[in-house]
Amino acid sequence: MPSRSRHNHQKCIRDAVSAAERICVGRGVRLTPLRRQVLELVWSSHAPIGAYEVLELMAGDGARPAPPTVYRALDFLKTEGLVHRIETLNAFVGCAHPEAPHDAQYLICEACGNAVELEIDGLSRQIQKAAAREGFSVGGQTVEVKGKCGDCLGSRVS
Amino acid sequence: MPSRSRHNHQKCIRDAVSAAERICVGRGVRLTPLRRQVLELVWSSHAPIGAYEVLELMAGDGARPAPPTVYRALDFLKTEGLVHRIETLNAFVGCAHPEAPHDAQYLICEACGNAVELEIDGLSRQIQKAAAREGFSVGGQTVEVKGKCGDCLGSRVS
DNA sequence: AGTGTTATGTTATACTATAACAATTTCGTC
DNA sequence: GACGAAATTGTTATAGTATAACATAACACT
Ligand SMILES: [Zn+2]
Ligand SMILES: [Zn+2]
Ligand SMILES: [Zn+2]
Ligand SMILES: [Zn+2]
Repeated sequence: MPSRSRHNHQKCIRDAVSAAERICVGRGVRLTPLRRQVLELVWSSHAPIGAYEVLELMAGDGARPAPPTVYRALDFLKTEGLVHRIETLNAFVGCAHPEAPHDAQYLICEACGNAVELEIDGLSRQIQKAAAREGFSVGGQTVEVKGKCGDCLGSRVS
Repeated sequence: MPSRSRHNHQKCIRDAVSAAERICVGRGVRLTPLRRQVLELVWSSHAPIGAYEVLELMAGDGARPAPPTVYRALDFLKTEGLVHRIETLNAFVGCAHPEAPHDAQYLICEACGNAVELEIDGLSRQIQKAAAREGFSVGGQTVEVKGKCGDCLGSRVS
């Protein structure tokens, strides 16, 4: 994965929105201008963003929407797997692999705030097996790891 | 692990409080009556309990404390590793292995609300290795699994 | 155009958590 | 036992997160 600090993030946003449009058309659901704007704002950085921060950013346009407006858009995006909610931060972040909805695993940097979505090989399966051993049937998993990212560690291999 | 539905939960609570007292004495920190009461209330079931629910239960005694009172007690208990916070529920639950503070892995039943603390073998290590591969230094992990527990599945092996 | 459905606007409120400062209790020291 | 420092608890106010309930508007389909 490329360093988060030196990629073309405008392209990053455009790609995410393009993918979202394609996905929504394919599913017959509507990525309305409002939902699209919220998605863009969530993607405005790789750091998870709070619902009220999104509100603030929308207020820049003059007319500040009320909380339910942004929460409904976020609910839609989350249901379609276009964003994930970071439970430990009460915040939202764009999904890096939105083609198929999935549980995400996140590395969250406490220094720069960025969150990187992981696919730890076999981890979901392993959790499922351990749960099954307890007679537990798994619905969804939340895996969030806090720490410091490579950029913030100065690119040193710790 | 025994079925959660047919153990002597009064003993369960007493054991947890006894262990907490022992641990706090050993560390030279004070399990005050207030903190002890909050710990008992958190242990009043195996389902995570919200801070304001704890408040309600304390109000039964006549004098209802204000939110900071219970939040401070919960902070103490969490710092000492006597309770864990369940991020996906904004709620707290007693720690099953409080001797040494640790990150917990939880199975949370969406039917009965109970949460069981797991120690999935090697999972922490595996997450740490995957993170290291990304140049990420791990501080803490949150692993919360939602689904249905054995009891609620009718003791069938799904 | 008419109609049911989906999406958005609006107001109010619920739920979760902390800031800031005052009063009290605890504990070691004199 | 009196004193002072430190820790704990009380109190008031407020910040931050999220949803209920109902009104209006846009869309899709005939
Ligand atoms: Zn980017
Ligand atoms: Zn960082
Ligand atoms: Zn029990
Ligand atoms: Zn259950």
